[in-house]
Amino acid sequence: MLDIKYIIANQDIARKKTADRGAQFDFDGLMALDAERKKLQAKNDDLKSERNTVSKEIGKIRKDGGDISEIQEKMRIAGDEIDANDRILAEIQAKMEDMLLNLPNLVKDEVPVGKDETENVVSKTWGEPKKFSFEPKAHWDIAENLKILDFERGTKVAKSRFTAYMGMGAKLERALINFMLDTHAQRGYKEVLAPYLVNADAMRGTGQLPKFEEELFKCERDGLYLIPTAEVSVTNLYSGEIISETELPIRHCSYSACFRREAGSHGKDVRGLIRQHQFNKVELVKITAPEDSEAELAELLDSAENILRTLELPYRVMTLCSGDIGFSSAKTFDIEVWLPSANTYREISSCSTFTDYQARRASIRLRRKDGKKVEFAHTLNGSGLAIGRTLVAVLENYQNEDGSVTVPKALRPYLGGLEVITA
RNA sequence: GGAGUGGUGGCCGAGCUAGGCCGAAGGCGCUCGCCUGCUAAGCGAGUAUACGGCAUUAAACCGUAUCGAGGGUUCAAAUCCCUCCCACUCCGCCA
Repeated sequence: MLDIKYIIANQDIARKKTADRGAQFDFDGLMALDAERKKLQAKNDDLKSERNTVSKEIGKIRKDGGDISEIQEKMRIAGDEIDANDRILAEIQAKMEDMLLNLPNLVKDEVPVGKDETENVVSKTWGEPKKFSFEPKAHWDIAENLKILDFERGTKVAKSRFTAYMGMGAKLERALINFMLDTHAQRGYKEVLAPYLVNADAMRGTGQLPKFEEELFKCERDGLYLIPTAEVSVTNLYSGEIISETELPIRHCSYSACFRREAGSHGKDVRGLIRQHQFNKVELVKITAPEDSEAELAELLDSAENILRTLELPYRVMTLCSGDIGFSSAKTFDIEVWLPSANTYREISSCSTFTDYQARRASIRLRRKDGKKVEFAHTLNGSGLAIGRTLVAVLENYQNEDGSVTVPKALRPYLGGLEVITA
């Protein structure tokens, strides 16, 4: 959520940056509502003040045995007016709230302007795509030959886009999770394991609601949602809190299963592990003082890249343009890993700073050392990494001609020293 | 799921069946100052947030709101009534 005061003071910027995203918003309407709100509140506060004063007098007069009927009646009428005004105020505020919740974050100045993903910018490339002496197979073929992923049975017990990991598939997935958590922990990220089901407040806090309800699995009778990313539960652990400046930055790494309805992606990536309704992910989440968020984003990105470098998987980093960046984000880097079978890079991580956008929604604040000033913190998060897609990348990049898959050196300690996965 | 108890400021905890003098006693913690040959103790002061008035910012000041949330009664509610949410205890069930 953006600060209404900021919007009013910086209308031109807000309008331009919202347009850069390709988003529509009725700024005039919002500001008119705010002006109306201010006027009415000032008026009503005066009425309330009057009532409070008179009410105290009534108490005194009555104690002295004086007559209060006339003044009482006057206050009753004033009370009706106050109630009526309060109702109008509540309506205006609800309308403003609704508008603000649907207004995306402002992208940072350095974010390239562009209309969609075709205008994202490659900002870094690491490693060389491996040359194969044979035709590299797609991960679903590799996995089925090795009997480590069972797509049909996964579908049988749930529906399409659900997969069962079998034997070494399950072990490899678990090895990746542990490897990533351990690696991040060494860099100062504190591990957390948080709820997979969260309430609507949490979803609103990080920006999934109200706008992206169709993307979420919902447990209707309990009013709970399955998290699409650990970002939701971990960030909201601090909602409503005022954190001491000395405790920042907070850095967390968190494993979770993630659940996404993938509404509107019919027919896209229907085969294999790339786009699942349920997938595993290790997420990095940070809460920082505003002045530190930029440096922390760079560090976050490097932590995510570090996983791929350690696994020796070729990747590139994309700076998302204004038209492709996420709703709550102010700046996002996507990391894309090389997939030989597709002969292209595929997204495996998304690292963002949300500036104070989520913090304002979730009310995450910090108190400065001087003890007086309270302000909104900055939140950041990034995948470090998506486990399923990492498994895909490992299978494809480390595949051998005989159908076996070499285990990346960094993962061997997590698989009892195993060097090759064979059928 | 059944029965019961309870939700007050960073924490603990008064006040809630006599509704006004309660944004709320007291204690702890914390901050600043004083004092003390160290540590501890002692003394003094301060210690919520949001919105509005505020003129261009900030401070100060004033007003309003907030005692789990929402609604109601009343001139006036932490205090009375209703609904909901949450926590804890016991029973049942269960990894």
